[in-house]
Amino acid sequence: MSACCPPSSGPRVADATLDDARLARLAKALAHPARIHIVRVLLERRSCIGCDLVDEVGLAQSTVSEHLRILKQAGVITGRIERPRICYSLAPGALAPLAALLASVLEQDAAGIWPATPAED
Amino acid sequence: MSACCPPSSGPRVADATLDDARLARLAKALAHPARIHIVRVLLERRSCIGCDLVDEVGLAQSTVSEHLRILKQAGVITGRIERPRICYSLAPGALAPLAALLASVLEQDAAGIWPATPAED
DNA sequence: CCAGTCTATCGTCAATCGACGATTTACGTT
DNA sequence: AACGTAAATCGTCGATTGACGATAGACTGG
Repeated sequence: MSACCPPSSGPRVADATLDDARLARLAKALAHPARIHIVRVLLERRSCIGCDLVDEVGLAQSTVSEHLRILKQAGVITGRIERPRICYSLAPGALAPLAALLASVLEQDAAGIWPATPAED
Repeated sequence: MSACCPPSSGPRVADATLDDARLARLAKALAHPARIHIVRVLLERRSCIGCDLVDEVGLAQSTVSEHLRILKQAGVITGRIERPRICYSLAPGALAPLAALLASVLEQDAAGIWPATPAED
């Protein structure tokens, strides 16, 4: 049984579940084309007024507002009030944990002595 | 109107929508604690037999199988047949586009002359 | 060749998501 | 004070997701 898996000798992190949930929440915040689009717009321009984002994304105002709410709740963006508008900016850092995980994965790629991955797809 | 947004003079990429969808699909593949957990297990050990993952994740076998299917479909993992088992490994590289986006965001953080972000949460 | 093991698929059900229009809130302007 | 604009919230509806048990498929070992 499990010939290729060492007997789980590594330090079993107790509350890894919490991290899993946190990372999953971050990923979920990005798990929609409209939200990716918003992040990219905010990455190009340094910040952007909400109503411009509505034009940019091409969905109803209420829908875009909902996507902004999700991103804000995840901490990915922040909004500074400029009445009657709101100026959104990226809140970097928030994505750091997810970026770190992905970096680890890519790192293993670089180290990669991957045995050709014949796959079974 | 939109005092802080330049008039969108930048090179408007025609099929940015496709990239958005692609990135969103990758993020979605990671948008669940169980799938994050699987990725992390595969990152620690270099590869792992499916039935061990079932133990590790702690959900029903059929549920774990479904999560594995999602990750496989997104290209995040591959499975090599070792009858009657299947040995799963990370397929790095697949996550590169998402990692690149996140790296860009964090990079802007580093450059960061962020104006104190007073927020309106 | 039959039994056992591991994995994938199917069917079902509750819960969540995503989109929209309509409405409300909160301002600046005239 | 009345109006206009930008954003958030509400209610609804269809689609998707996530979980599970049951079942089917594929091969190994006795």
